[in-house]
Amino acid sequence: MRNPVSGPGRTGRPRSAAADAAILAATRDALVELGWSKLTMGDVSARAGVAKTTLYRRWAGKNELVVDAVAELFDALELPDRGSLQADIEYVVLSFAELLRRPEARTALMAVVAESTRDEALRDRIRSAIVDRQKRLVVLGRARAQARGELPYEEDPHAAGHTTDLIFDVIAGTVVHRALVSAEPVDEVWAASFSALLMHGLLGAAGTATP
Amino acid sequence: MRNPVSGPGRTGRPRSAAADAAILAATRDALVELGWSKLTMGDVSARAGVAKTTLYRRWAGKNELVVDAVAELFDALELPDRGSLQADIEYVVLSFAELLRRPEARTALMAVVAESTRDEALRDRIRSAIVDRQKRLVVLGRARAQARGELPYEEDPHAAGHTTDLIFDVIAGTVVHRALVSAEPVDEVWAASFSALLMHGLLGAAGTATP
Amino acid sequence: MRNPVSGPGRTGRPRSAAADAAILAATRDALVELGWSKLTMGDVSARAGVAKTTLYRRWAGKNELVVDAVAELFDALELPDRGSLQADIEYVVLSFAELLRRPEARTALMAVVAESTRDEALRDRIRSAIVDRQKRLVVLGRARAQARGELPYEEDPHAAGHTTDLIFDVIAGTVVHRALVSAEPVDEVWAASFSALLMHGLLGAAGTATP
Amino acid sequence: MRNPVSGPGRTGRPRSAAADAAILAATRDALVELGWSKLTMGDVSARAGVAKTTLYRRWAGKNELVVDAVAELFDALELPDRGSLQADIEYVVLSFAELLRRPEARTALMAVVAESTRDEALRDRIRSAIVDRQKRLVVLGRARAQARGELPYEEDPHAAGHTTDLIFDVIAGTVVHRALVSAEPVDEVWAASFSALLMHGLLGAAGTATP
DNA sequence: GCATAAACGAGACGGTACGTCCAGTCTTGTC
DNA sequence: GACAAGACTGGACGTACCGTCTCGTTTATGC
Repeated sequence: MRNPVSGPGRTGRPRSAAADAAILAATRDALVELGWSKLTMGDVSARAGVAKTTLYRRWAGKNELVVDAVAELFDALELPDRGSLQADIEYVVLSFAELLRRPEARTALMAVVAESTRDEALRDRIRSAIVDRQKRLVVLGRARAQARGELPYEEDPHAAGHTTDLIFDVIAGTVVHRALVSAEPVDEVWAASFSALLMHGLLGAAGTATP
Repeated sequence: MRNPVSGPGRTGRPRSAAADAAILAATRDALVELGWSKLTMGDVSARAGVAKTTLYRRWAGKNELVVDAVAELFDALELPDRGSLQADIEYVVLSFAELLRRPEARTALMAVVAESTRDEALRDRIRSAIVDRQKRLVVLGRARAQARGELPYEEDPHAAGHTTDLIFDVIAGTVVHRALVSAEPVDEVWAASFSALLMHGLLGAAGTATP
Repeated sequence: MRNPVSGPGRTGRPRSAAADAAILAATRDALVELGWSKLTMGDVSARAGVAKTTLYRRWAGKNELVVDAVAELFDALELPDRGSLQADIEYVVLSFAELLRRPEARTALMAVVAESTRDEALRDRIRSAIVDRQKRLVVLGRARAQARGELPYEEDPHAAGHTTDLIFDVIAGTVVHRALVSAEPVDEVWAASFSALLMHGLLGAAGTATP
Repeated sequence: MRNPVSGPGRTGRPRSAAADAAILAATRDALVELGWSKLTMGDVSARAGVAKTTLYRRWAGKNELVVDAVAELFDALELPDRGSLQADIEYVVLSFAELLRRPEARTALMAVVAESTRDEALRDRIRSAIVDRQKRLVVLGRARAQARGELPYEEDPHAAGHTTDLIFDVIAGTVVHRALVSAEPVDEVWAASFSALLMHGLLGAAGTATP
């Protein structure tokens, strides 16, 4: 997950596994209470009952720590079969919005993205720890819709990847924008409007040639 | 724009108008060079040839200053008539993406949004200075499409507002997510795919009843 | 007293005389409440109901202002004839100590003396406004004692000046040191001890040849 | 000397002893060059090659730092046996005057005394670090004079203390006043006059009953 | 069982920026 | 031209964190 000093026959005192969990939990607590910009490494170490040195031994800085602390929140997203493509879309939209209602998630997500605009390594970390892992939801939803006959099969795997990416950007981007920028509620009514729009878009676009 | 010390009987030396422009320009320069997190008030004041106190007399802090400095960049967005709804959408998508390629815009936008998750006043400021002002593009595009007969007229002004908001969130959110989170290029090909999706969504959704 | 823009045919609005008194009184008040180091020009101007510009038009800075504000306190010292040299000494010692009990006098005196160690002009100002004016007390006391026959007449006016200076330094220095440095009370008992010492010193030294 | 974080179970990195010396030396240098009022904590820290926080970790402020920096100058005062009481007095007067010729001593001493008029803790610090330590000179000089038979022995230790305090105030106060307030030279001639006065005062007063 | 060696807590360290305060000057409009 | 008001530059303040360092202490393993 981080930088375990690899090597087989390690000697010396091993790193405390409990410390890791305590630190990540403390980081989430601090995010809730203080938000990104007021969160300090010293405060996290104090909450976790751990020396500051221990933090820096495991994470390079605030950004990396927060990405790890928040990433697993996103893994809780699931996609049960609601019987139709539109219902599945509505479900994922509402689930994601609920996640973004958690202060630690909303503040951390935008902050690390902001930092990542100037930090290549951080961008990769975010992508591998958060973004790419949630594309599974789109892949799963499409597969189900195709199995149901709601969407046509895509032969070309390259084009399929592009479509997945597009859908993911549309859903994730729109929900984030609605929730955090426009600061309007993401409720059932809105989710229905949005998923109707997206549904028609997918069906219509599928009929046309997409390069 | 900021906090003009209201009151009719003005007295004392008036605030320098030149200082305002110098400060905002210096802020944008510093954002380009340093990014959000490394930008400091002291550095901005030095670049602007202005005392730090002058900054604090006019803006409450870094967040407010940056919102104002960046807001006017967004005002440069325009929507010339490209002849069709799809062409108009593609144009605005590419224009917006080009704006997000500017370092000061990309880093500042996400950072202030991140801060705004814990700061009501900042959220309002962002909304009034940036978000609401750009909705004009959606309103204009829809009106043109309706004039061309590409989209039906919406009777209910309430529903019309909701649709405008939805379209705005979809376009802005998706482009931002593609550009900053997925970190993939927003080029003509992608813009064509996305606008096709959106076009079909709009047309299809227009045929159905939207509550 | 300060720097009156001399010249006969002055034009324009004349300086307010009331402002002067208000400023000096405000300065003394501020000294009592805040002490030397916390006293600010802005605060004085506000207390006096006067613009800061007006202060700077009349005094060069904090030091000069405070010297003027405090100097007149010292003019209140008097030396009524108590019938004997020792009684006169005791009286002046106690009077001076009482003056030093006033916060504005004690803090201001030492502070301006401290500043004057690096400022020739300030030293002169202190000397002319405070120190030299109080030597009158020593001169008067000696004259009375000589008239009473308690002290011999000094022929050489040069030597007489030196003796006056010495007595002045001994009395003023010792009282200040007792009151402000040793921070012990200057009461009747101590005044009696000190004046006895000084009396014997004067009588004994008068018998010997003083160069 | 300062605030050693007491407690037996010391932990953490110990404070650098070298830093202490460097800071005090830098403080004296800065006093010489800039004087009290222009001396800044930031400047001292820069001269000492030390972070500003290190200063504040050890001293509460400028006043406390300067007292400590100057106190040890006074410890250099000595009182070799010159053979007679008068010679000893002259020696100590001239030594003290020489010390007061050092810019760091003259400016710092008066400034901290001025500040101490509003700060109980600072007054105590000055007393323990400077004043009381130099009373040793008076005690020593009297003991020698008593051994020589120049002064009578004082039975009552209480009265002896009072006499010591009085002599100390007279010597220190008079020399300071001559040097810093009257701003006249303290040379051999003046020292002879003053010590003659004091000698006769001591001898004469000893013959009388002092309450 | 005892040395080795890394991890650990504590906290001092050199830095950097903060946001505030004050000095002293300048620019208005009013008296 | 003096004045009240208040914005201006400039610089120090004392605080808060950063990320590093240096201690003494603890805890695994491997000889």
